[in-house]
Amino acid sequence: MVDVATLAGVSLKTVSRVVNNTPNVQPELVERVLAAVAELGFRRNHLASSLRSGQTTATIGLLIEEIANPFYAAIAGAAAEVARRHDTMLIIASSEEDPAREQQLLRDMCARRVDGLLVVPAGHDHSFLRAEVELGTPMVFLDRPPGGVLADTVLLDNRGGARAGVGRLVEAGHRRIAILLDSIGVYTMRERLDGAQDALAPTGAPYDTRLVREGIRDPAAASRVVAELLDQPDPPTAFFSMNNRITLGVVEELCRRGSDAALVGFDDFDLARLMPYPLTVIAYDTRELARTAAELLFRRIEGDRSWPRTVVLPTELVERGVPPR
Amino acid sequence: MVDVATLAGVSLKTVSRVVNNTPNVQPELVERVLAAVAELGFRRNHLASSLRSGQTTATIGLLIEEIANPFYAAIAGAAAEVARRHDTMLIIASSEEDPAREQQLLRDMCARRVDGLLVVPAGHDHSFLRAEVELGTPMVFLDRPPGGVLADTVLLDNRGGARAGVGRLVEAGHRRIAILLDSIGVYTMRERLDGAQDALAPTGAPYDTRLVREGIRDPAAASRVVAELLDQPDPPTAFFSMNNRITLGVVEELCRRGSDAALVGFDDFDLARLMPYPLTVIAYDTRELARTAAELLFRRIEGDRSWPRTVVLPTELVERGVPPR
DNA sequence: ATCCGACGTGACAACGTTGTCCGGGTTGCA
DNA sequence: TGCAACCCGGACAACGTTGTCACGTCGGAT
Repeated sequence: MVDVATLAGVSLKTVSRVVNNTPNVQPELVERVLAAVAELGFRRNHLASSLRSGQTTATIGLLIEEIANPFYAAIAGAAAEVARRHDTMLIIASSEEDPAREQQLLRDMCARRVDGLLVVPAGHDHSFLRAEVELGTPMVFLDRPPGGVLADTVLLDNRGGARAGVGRLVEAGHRRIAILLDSIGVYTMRERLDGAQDALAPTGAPYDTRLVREGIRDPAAASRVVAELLDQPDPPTAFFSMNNRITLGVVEELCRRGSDAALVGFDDFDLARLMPYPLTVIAYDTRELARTAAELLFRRIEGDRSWPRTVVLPTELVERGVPPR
Repeated sequence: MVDVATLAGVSLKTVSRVVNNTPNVQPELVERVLAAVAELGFRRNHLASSLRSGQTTATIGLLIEEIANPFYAAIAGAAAEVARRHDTMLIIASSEEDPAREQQLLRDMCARRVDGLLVVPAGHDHSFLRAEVELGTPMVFLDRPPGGVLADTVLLDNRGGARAGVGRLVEAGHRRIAILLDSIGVYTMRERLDGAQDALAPTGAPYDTRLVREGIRDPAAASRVVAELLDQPDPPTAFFSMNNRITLGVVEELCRRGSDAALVGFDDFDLARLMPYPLTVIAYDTRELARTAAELLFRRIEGDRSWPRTVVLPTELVERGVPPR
């Protein structure tokens, strides 16, 4: 910048003014400065700028589980879009479900003085962020609530969705409904399980724990569990799958056996329409989830100091799957 | 930091040393400083640190088309993994295929003094980056080559893959092969088209431009084009789809009609195995693409000044699709 | 006993930018 | 012609950190 000033024959400050489009600079000087900038290939140092002027780095952080997962990719996409509208860059980091890593990444982002944080929590204790929150770093949690810190939160109606989905099975007369889930350790799974029980309770059917299977991590595992359940005496007549990975495995096994069990799965997915088996999915607008959170975040960044709020977004039942040829 | 120093009764510099784990500080002082840090909730300002020490910001930039697209999400995931191994944060920005936006984003990232840039080019002229490259910002282009600037590039063997895929159709005796593509303006599409022609040339079959359809942006459009082609007199007996969005639409329409046309598609996709129609896909390792590029980038960041190289990764033909029940 | 080197600590300046303030010049009006 | 108001440009300090250097102390070797 000194070089630019020298070359243009003006002071440092004038260059700064030109670079920042400050009004009240002689047009002729502006031109000279711009010429010098072009000639020297000058590029403003955003770090120094943020450091000096304090406050804004025009950067927000997004912490998710894993960027390659379509759910989080959709979140990242929507967040990026909102960030872009606010001329803000997005730092994305993946916690890989590791609370220690989550903490380290969030601390690092704070050290970089991001203007705000969008967090899909992995751990259950976020009290280490309390100092940051009090220090004024805006923060919005999405998909799962934070632990030990009061902040804006945007959630899906997991319980209501599960209740509606299983409710439909119950209405259709099913009583032996198998429930397949990943890990009970995750907030969303617990909510969905509660929703399923809400729907089953009024039927008076005993809550059969043998029909609830946990720890299903991938489609292959889901297929195995389905096979096992169907080979039991008195097999289930319907399946409730708690996420789309599990749904895939269930579809595969039901197809293979030519079964006619009913299937309801949480999470819609791109190719659900093309599945060779009829199923009902509990769908929601992932982008809307992230958009809501990001817009809330920017409202905070722009100075909104009102009491933290929690927003719950609705889910919807959708028929998927094409009949086989 | 001054406050920490005061509270600990040491100099500013000693605090800096402790914070940076510099050896040769009395254990007792270290303890006093750490206590003060904890009490005051001190967090080092990464901006100031990078500014002062110059060189490294521990941040790299990734420019892609659109983060929500699974292809780019896979790239982002692999890049994030490599970045993480190097304790580096990742700024991700989407160009939305807009060259102007691409330029603005890349400039902005440079202004933030990222340590390096990973770019899936949208535009065709990147000469505006030449100054940056000469100034020493490492840069690796992936999936498509840059224009007007010499830099490391990691590509897929688009041409070879298309040649092999269409070759298989030719071997199976097909002569009327429809070719469906998105935009001829994109490098990868041109390469794939060249590959298809490579395979068709030896058959002596006339290259029938009526069988080549461009401008297919989504599955629905692909379905329409397939319908149109099949309704012609002397319809194609095989289809070559140049990306997975198009493949989806083709599958859907072929299923609907109970057609038995052969299908080869570029790009594998998650649920290809479950497609209710037999197809061959031209697959490649997207994560390997990004991993290679990112590792190349870090080698540059760590000081490798050798001549820019271009790496081409292989593709593979894979049978997909389940037979219908 | 003396010197040398290693080690631990601190004072100071600098990274590149912008906020503050002041001064010089111009304009308009009495 | 004088004065006030205004506008533009520049000098200077500061943002929070770290590199450089110099100083003091201590242990060991000569």
